[in-house]
Amino acid sequence: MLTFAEENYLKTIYHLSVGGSKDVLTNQIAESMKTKAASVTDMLKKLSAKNFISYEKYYGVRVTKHGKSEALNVIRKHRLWETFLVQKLRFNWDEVHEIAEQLEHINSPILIEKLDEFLGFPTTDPHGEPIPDHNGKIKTQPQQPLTDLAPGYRGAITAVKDSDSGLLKYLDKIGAVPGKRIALISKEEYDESLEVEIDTKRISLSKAVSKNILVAV
Amino acid sequence: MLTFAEENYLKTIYHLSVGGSKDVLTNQIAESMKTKAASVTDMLKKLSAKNFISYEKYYGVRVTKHGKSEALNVIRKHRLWETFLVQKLRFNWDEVHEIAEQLEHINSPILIEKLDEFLGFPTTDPHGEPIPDHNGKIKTQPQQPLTDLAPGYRGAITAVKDSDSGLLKYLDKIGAVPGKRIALISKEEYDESLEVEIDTKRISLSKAVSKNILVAV
DNA sequence: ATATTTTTTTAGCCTCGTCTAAACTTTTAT
DNA sequence: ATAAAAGTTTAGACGAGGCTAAAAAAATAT
Repeated sequence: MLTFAEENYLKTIYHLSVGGSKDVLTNQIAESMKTKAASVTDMLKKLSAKNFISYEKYYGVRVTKHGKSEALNVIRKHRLWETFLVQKLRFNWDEVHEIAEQLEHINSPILIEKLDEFLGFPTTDPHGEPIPDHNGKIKTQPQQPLTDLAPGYRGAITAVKDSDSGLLKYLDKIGAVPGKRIALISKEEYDESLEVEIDTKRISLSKAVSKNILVAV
Repeated sequence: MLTFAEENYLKTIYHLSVGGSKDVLTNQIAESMKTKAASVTDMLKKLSAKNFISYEKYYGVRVTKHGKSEALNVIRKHRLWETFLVQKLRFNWDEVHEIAEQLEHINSPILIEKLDEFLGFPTTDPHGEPIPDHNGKIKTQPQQPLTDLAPGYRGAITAVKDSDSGLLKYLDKIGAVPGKRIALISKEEYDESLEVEIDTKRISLSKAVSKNILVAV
C-alpha cells in the first residue's frame, strides 16, 4: 500500500518522464510539487528502496515497471473522477482538478471499476487526456502542441495540457475545447503569438496559451 | 482545517455521546477506534486545545458546539457517499461502509452540495440513518431497538445499526431492510431471541441481531 | 586545469499520529 | 478504611513527511 505522498511523487515523476527521454532530476520534481529538493531526495530514497523507481544519486530517476503501473493507476483514478465531476455532477472543467487530486487517492479497486462502468467506460477525461484502462494500457493518439505546427494546419483539438483554472476558463470562453476544429492561419514572429480560426472566428493566441493546446497530427 | 485523524476522533466521540447522557471515556474511544488509550489521551489534548471538545482529565469528554458541527459534517458526507455508492454505483448496502470511511474526508463543500443535489436531496442513507443537512440539522424520528418492544408490536424498520457486512448480508437475505414492515410475535426468555414476522414469513432472530434493528415507535 | 556556480545530498530538527512502559488517579472490593 | 483493580495520563520512542543550513558533487566558466 502506497501513502498519499508516495502516490503523488510517483505520479509527478511519471508525468515529468513522459516526453523527455532523460532521467527526471530532483529540482524538476521539487519545482513541480512545490516542495524542497531536500524533501525530494528523502522520498526518492524511499521510493527506490521499495522498487518504484531506479535512482542514481546526482543523476536523477526513472520509474520502474512497477512504479509506472502505480502511477498510471493514480492517473486513471484522477481522470475517471474528473469525468464523473463534469458529466454527472455538472462541474465546469476548470473546477475539477483540485477535487480530483483528493479523490485519486481513494483506495478501492472495485469502486473504480464500478465508477468506470457508471460513466460508460470513457476513454478520455474532460480535458481530452486519455484514461488508462484497468491494466494500465493508455491509448495515445498522435498529437502536438499548436506552437509546433506551421500556418495552414487544420485539424481538431485533442487535449489541453495544464489544469490552471484561469487558462481553462479562457479556453472555454473562446471555444477551444477538445474535439473542436481549429485552423492555424499565421504566426507572428516577434512574440510567437498565433492567429487561429475556431468556429469561423479569428482569434490571436499568445504563446503561453497555444503551447497548452494539443492538436491531432 | 481538520486532519483525517481529528475528523475520525470527533465522529467517534459524537457517536458515543449520542444516547448516553454521561461523558465519553478514554477507553470507550480507544476500543471503538481500535487504538490505545495513550493515543486517545494525546488526541483529546489536541482537540481540546482547538476547542472541539471539553475535556476533564480522568473524567471524559463531550463535544462542543463547534465540535458537534464538524462531526455532523463528516457524518453528512459519509452518509451521502454511502447513498451514492448504493443508488448510483449499485453497490450492496453491506459493501459501502469502508469506502465511505475514506470518501468522508474529501474536503470540498461545493462537491458535497452537488452530490446532494445529484442524489435528489436524500434524507436517509441506505441503512436508514438520517443524513444531516448542510447546516448540521439532523431529522431524528422516534425509534427503538426491536429488543426493547413487547410482543404484539407492529411497525416499520427505520434503520439498522452497526455496519458489519455479515450482519447486513443476513438482514438483506431475510428482508429486514429499512422501510419494511415487521411484527413482533413473541420473545423467548432463555436466550432473548425474538419471533418476528417479515413479508408474512416467521423468523427467529437472536438478540445479537435484533438489538441492531431499529423500528418506528 | 582550476575556480566558481549550480545542483544535490546530508545532517539535524520539527509536527503528526501512533506505540509501550511506567506512573498516577479513581473506583471497587474487602 | 485501606488494599487491590481498573482506568487514565505521562514519558519517551518511532516512522512519515516536511524544513533549513551546511557539505559535497557536478557542471560551467575562466
